[in-house]
Amino acid sequence: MAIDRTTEAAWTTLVTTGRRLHDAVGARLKAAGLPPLDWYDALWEIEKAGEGGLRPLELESRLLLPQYGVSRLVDRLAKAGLVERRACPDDRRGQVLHLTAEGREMRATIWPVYEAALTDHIAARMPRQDRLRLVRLLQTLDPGDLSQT
Amino acid sequence: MAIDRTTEAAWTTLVTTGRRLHDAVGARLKAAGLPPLDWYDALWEIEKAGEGGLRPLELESRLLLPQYGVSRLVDRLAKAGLVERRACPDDRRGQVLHLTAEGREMRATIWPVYEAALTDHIAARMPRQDRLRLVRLLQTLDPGDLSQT
DNA sequence: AGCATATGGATGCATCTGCATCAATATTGA
DNA sequence: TCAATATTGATGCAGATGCATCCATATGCT
Repeated sequence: MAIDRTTEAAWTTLVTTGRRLHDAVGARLKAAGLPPLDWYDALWEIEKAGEGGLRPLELESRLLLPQYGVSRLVDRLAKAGLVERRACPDDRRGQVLHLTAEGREMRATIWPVYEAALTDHIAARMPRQDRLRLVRLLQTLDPGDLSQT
Repeated sequence: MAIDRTTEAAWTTLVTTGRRLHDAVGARLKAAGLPPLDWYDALWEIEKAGEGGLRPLELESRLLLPQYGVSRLVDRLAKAGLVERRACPDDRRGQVLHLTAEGREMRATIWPVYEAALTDHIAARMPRQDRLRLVRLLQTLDPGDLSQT
């Protein structure tokens, strides 16, 4: 028995418009000479964490990255002078991430471009009510937090 | 003026559930010892093209890949003996792609696993009516076919 | 016809990702 | 207290991707 057509349609439109939207927004950043979206996401999570900084483990769960992905993303951010790895006082295996002044500056520089792209691609194309409906529908589809059977 | 909360929510839920779902389904294939989703998509497009085969250019527009991405994906598929590149009669620069018998077999082997994953992750979690609503909403968000401003 | 330009597709190089594993420190339990 | 195990984060290696460019053929223009 073949799969339902609406299931297939939901699958393909979800995956492709998700990817296309992501690419389109990413392209805006690149066109503005800015770093990629992951950088923004990481900077933002670290900045939101405030004074206490953020453990890489936390970043791993907030972003959609495997452990080694975080490790290397942080490498690049640190090499670019945007993030600082500090020793973690509670756990000598661990670290705590903090933004540098440049990191905060970069985050603030990226945001308006990012925001404009979201406005153009989402807010301008879909009324508020539909955005809410979409979010509710999507939430019922989200698989558990990590990889599952 | 800050961006609307629903716009942000739509953005993040769309991108993250899209990616999670894609990862979850991909993980099913891997768990079954099967090749990744792109392979399936390419095989399926080529198979659907039928007797006449498919030009790489067509594949490029149907899948969400840049030109060199198609070139290399086809490399791998050909190396695995699933796809054959034939000379294109009309245009000596071009090629026409065809599935080998093994390619058809592989496509057919992957499908039940893929289908089961879609059923579990989509059909089982969301009623038909909502799937339709979701598709309609997503369609209004799809950026133009390729990269745009 | 003959040259400029456009198109289909491949590829060298740098970067990024996935996988497996490692080293260092923490935690558990006898 | 000490060994077994778990956890944090890094890394060597192979494979994948992005970017720019290249080659070969097609098309357009004069």
